[in-house]
Amino acid sequence: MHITDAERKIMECLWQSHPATSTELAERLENATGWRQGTVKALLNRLLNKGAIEAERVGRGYRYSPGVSREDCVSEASQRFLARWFDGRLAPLVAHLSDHRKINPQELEEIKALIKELEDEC
Amino acid sequence: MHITDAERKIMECLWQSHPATSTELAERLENATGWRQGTVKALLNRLLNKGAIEAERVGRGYRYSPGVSREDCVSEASQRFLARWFDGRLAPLVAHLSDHRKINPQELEEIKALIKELEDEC
DNA sequence: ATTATATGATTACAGCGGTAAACGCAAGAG
DNA sequence: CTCTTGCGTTTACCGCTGTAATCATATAAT
Repeated sequence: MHITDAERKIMECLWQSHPATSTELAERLENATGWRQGTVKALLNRLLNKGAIEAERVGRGYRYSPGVSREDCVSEASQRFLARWFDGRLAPLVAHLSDHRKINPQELEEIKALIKELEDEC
Repeated sequence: MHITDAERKIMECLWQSHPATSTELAERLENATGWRQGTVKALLNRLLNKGAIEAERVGRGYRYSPGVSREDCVSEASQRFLARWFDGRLAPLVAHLSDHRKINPQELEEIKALIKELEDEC
């Protein structure tokens, strides 16, 4: 399942807090996107059709909830990205970013800590 | 500058070896993509228009070369990807992949080595 | 010089993505 | 009961992407 960029903004909202009505979502997104209600609703329908969200009828309207986890989406996107540019591997990305000074010392520390954890638990 | 997926395949060819004629490129891509010559040529023109490649007239045809480096494209794509999903930071990606067992031991070693290098040279 | 061939340029077209207007219906206001 | 208003559904439209056919032209072969 491929989530587009506009759809992703809706999903982020839902992952953050759900269920939510289309009106609530439109309000929450208004600021960041400037989208009209109709836009939000159209995107919700596309997400429904591809099974990325679920809708539960409540009175006059619906409550929407994510149908896929953010974790899963992130995994898919990461695999796609790494496959495209780095032969599917993480190390070359780290190498690239470090070559281009795109990693600051704090991040470096974080990653080092992560790796230590990984080693310990293995 | 945004390189689309089909365009990227052309670029990969050119980055790998250039300059190259459209015919050479079509031959090299034939296997991987099944594209006709016309398809390759159309993509080359789009890339020319957006300044991603350069063309040098030679006799009847052109020799094409990259106008942007792979490094730069990779940087852009990486920043975009990390911004979308990980607040622009690398550490959370590493954390995610490790949580989901998407890093094999060999990669872990590679990354560890990279980090050690980085530390040493600082 | 005429014909065939290779190369490039133009045009096409369907599908997807972003954005939204238009239309219809239900629920509350008077 | 009628009118307005909010929500949902349908339809629209443009630009981009992937893919290619078609047209034009220059070079090569006869």
